Amino acid sequence: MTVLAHTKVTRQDWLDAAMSTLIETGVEQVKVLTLATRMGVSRSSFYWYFKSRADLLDGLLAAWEAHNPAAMIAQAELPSQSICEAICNIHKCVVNPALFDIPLDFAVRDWARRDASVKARVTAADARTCAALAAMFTHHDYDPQEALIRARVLYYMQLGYDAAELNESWEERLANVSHYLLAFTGRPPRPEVVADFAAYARAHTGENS
Amino acid sequence: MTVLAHTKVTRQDWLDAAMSTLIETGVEQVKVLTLATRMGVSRSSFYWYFKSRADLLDGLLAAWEAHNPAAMIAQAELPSQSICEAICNIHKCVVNPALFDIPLDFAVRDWARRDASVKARVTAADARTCAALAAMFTHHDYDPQEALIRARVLYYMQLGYDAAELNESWEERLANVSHYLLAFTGRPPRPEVVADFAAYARAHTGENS
DNA sequence: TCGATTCTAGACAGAAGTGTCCAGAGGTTG
DNA sequence: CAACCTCTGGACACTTCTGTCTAGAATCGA
Repeated sequence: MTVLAHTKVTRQDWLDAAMSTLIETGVEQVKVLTLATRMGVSRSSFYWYFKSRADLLDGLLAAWEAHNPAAMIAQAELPSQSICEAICNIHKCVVNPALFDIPLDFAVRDWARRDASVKARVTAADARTCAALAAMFTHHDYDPQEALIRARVLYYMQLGYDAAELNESWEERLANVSHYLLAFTGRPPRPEVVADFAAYARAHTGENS
Repeated sequence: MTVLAHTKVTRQDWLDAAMSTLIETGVEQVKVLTLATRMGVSRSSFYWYFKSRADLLDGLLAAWEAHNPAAMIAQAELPSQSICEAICNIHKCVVNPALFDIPLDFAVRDWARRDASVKARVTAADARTCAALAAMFTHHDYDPQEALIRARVLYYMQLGYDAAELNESWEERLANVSHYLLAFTGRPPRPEVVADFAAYARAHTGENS
């Protein structure tokens, strides 16, 4: 009995439905039956387009790679007259959802936390992105070491990427975050506060609580 | 046959096992059978201590509330001689795992994304924390509006909290992030770059991509 | 129009989770 | 030592997933 009036679905339809489910509720909720009922179609139809659920998930990860990391790297490689313009190009990733899908990024990073193979692909993509950001700073005459620190701080802010994931030592972390704090209190920069932080950083680097 | 030599477990043992599973692999993986085998005990023993799985999860959320938000608020309310010292107190939350459990925070926020009642409790805790941070700034003579912005930017950095969760408008977001960018490029502050950003912010506020 | 190809529905099997029930082991107490 | 309370193991029922198989509807081309 052909009660349902809808036409046939495509492989892309399954991918789209899976993608929005991934973003809204996480990988664990990307279930064949759920997607099928949501699309008003039988569950077994799925297996015509995909070898298995794992096959579908692999497609989602590939779509993420082709979207977010690629976009941020492209923004980093855009020609720019000043470091201000360059950073603003990166800044657009946070501001423009079409350019960079933040909820998707969160969903994928969360997925990576509980799947080692996904984790590896995300880490590799992060390395490529960070390298592109560092290159952006060096092109504007920052020395390589400072460029890398700035790239990482920028990355934290852009993605809300937790420093713990980088497996830094306590000292590295304090140095980096102090770096940020020095900047944070200044608009307009108040010399006495900057000096205050510099003294704090000198006094506390190496201590452990 | 009593092959197993281990003694009885306690309610706290279940909570501890559930907590570390939550942190390592997410809520979805907090399963009664998994915890039981991990503790070398029968699954049905669980139901003597807890009414249901939901009861266990509620205990986990309560433990989070009593730990992380409470700790950051306590840090914010610590007496301080300068804003520098006050921010450094908050800064300790990122640096000292005993004070503030970042992986736990990530796990809970991820959980909140797919459970409305959890989301509500997390949002309420965030509001309390942000209020405490803003009060910290006002105590050091920042005007209320700037104090709130600084509290939120600080919060982004501390928790890697994505701005999207705050449901800001595009303009609010650009204003806040520009605020941050103004600070970011200065160590030591270079007046020409600051001016550059100020001009960019003036020119682009209100535009939409 | 007729046959081949493309896609879907429904039935089936099996794995993994939750929650219930109850016999009984193992301390504790009178 | 006997009764009692506390806790655990194992069996059972039920639900919700994944993946397979097969008949057959729908579509398209010759």
